[in-house]
Amino acid sequence: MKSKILHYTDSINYELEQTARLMKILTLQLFDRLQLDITPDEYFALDTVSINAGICQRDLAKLLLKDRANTGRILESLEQKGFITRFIDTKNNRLVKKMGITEKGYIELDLINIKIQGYIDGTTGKLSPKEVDKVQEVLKKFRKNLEQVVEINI
Amino acid sequence: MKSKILHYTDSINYELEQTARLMKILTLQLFDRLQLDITPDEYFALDTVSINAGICQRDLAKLLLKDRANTGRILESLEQKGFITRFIDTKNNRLVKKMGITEKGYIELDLINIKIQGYIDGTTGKLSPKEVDKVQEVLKKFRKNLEQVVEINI
DNA sequence: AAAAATATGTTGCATTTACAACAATATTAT
DNA sequence: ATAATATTGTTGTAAATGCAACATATTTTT
Repeated sequence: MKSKILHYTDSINYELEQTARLMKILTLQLFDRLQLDITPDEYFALDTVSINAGICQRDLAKLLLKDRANTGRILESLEQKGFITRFIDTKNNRLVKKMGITEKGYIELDLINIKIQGYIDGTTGKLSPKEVDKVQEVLKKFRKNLEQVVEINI
Repeated sequence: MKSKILHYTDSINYELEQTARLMKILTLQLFDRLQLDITPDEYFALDTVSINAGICQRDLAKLLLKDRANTGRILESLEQKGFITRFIDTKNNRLVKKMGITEKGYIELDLINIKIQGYIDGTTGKLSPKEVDKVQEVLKKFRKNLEQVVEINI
């Protein structure tokens, strides 16, 4: 009955999940230690908005891979903190909520990027820059492949 | 003020988080479609128990990178379903709850492994086996590195 | 033209998850 | 020896997350 050959710990799923989990823990600890005004998720959203000026909520949700409800709440918080502005506009003749980053948002983003830079370097540790690039490269390829397999309803 | 160079989407964190997120969505959809009796998390725990006979709860939590509370609840569910047995034992003179997989658990594990095999292959899609190995290899190295940087309290 | 389907955002709820506090026991420090 | 600290598991609680339902408006179908 113990004929199993493949184990979860040998799967690419395991490596992905555990590595991402570790990365998340590290990021949380980092944001906590640096006493930043926003959460990691808010930072991710803010950065994504900064390079997608005028994006609407649903499109942002698709980029973040979060559902519309969650995305809306993150944006609500970012708006309250004055890092983004939201305004009604149209997209394909439909009313949508578009957004843009504020001057304060840019300052915050730059501040965070400066603050976390050193830590980010620390995560790669003994790995050579080449290896780090390799991780990102193969991951991206794998991710692009996954995107074609998974049906995402956002 | 728009002097930012590094963006979240260019970071290894982004690739990791998004890829893991996609993988999670896919796995959930898969478990749902196959109408399996256990959740992905329970499957992961069950498999880990199967290759770590007699492990105690806290050590399992460390392997799963989940907190003790969450781990205990997953095990509670697995025990109720008859896939594992739990028993009191000692480790370093301390009372601990150890566990083992049951015959029914092995059968379930084999069943799941067989059922999901085809889908797992699908996730790698157009990537060559070499590339898949490469993903796992570099990820593992990166993960091992992270483990030394992050302080985990479980 | 009317009905059905789609797109977008919000609200409510139920599940998941993490964190802290606790209980019980053992080890270490004073 | 007594107090402080550490280990292990459980319980309670608050936050995060996702899903379904809803409201509104537009497009497509019949």
